[in-house]
Amino acid sequence: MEVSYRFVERVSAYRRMLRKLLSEGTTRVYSYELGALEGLSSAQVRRDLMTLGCTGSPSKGYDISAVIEKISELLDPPAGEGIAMVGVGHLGKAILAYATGRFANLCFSATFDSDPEKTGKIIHGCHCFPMQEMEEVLKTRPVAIGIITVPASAAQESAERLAAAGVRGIVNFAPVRLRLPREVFVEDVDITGLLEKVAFFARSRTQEGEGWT
Amino acid sequence: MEVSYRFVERVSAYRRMLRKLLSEGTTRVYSYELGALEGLSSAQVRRDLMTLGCTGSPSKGYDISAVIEKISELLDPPAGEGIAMVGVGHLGKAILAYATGRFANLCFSATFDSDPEKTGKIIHGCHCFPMQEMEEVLKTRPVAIGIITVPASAAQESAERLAAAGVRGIVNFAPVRLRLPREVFVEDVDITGLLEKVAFFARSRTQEGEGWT
DNA sequence: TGCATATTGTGAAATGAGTAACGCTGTGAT
DNA sequence: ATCACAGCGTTACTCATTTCACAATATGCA
Repeated sequence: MEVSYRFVERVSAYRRMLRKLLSEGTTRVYSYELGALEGLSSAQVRRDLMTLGCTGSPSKGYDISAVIEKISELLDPPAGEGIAMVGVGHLGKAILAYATGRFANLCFSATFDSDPEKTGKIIHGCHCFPMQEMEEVLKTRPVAIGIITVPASAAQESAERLAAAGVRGIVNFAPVRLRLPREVFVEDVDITGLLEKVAFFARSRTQEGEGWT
Repeated sequence: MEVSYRFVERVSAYRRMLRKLLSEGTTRVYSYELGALEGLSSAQVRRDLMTLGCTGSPSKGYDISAVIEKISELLDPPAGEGIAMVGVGHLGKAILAYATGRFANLCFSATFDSDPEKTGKIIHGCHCFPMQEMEEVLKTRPVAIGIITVPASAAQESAERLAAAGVRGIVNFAPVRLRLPREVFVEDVDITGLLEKVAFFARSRTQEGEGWT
């Protein structure tokens, strides 16, 4: 299916919210309810659910479990895939601690660091290898996704080595824009830029009209 | 000026790149050069620079310093603004370490944590206060921006207390969607969702045509 | 049973972001 | 001095995404 980036983003958020609702005992939702929770219009929600192939009923809404099922069919890898984390500083540890075990068919299979204090140890349940063994390790533990949390100066090289080892998607937290072959999907996360944006819009919003989201 | 979110994002990225070029001794760029570096069309770059009020010259391009100056006028707060960080775990420390001192007129003025092991100390140059003193502290150290890196269960409450204390922009790393009055600009960063998206597009791209970005 | 009502499903319109295209301008070569 | 040309500034257009609007439909109640 050819779907847009924003669509995947929303759908992932739907699933998180729907799981929460389900855990609280709710079994059905209306499009306008989910829309209000996500800050979207009901039409947007209906259209997305339609794209997913979900079908609701007037006066009962959508069955939450069924929607979660459809989203999982779309988002979750059909078979197990590995994640490699390059750089196990504070940020890397934070992500490991938070994300470990949260995905279906997607788990951390190796971490890499250049610091001998860290290598050879198990960090948050995942073995940490020295940087120079990356190619070797990735032969026996193939990974689909790489997460880069090394300093800017080491990011491009790390990315190229991951790509050469067969990684097809990279989340980059280092403050540089990675240059990689097009078949590798790269998501650059610029935390500095994030703060600049929020500071800007916080200011521009200060003088605007009040109200609630 | 009424500008779009994407515009601010691009402009922030331009500045980062232009500063790097400047530090390497380059003083002028063509729109197509900057575009290639950022993965954008030259038309997009020219249009953005036009919006910023920059003017270039055919056969010499744009003066990098002048563009940086214009971007800074737009993005940087006109006077000093404070940032508060709520939650000083791995993620909080990572952001503090990386972002401290990188902004013009924007600096960390307080951090908060509920762990008595951390409170009372100076972390990455910034004082850490106990959570319950937030209101009191923010009276003497007014802040414009808040960063939330607490667990999901504490995020909404933290956000409301920040908002009540006058914060006008929040970056939320906790995996919940914050519900706040509209005058507070909220940017939710969902790291789980990020990984799901990258995993999805990595898969969908695997069978596509090759080529370079 | 049949009506009233609230919500779904979806074509059509509106919005908005990005691209193409082209006249204009300044530079360097002849 | 004139010409050729490469890139800027800007307008018009294209295309994707979102919203509008309404017929279709399922439920509850009289």
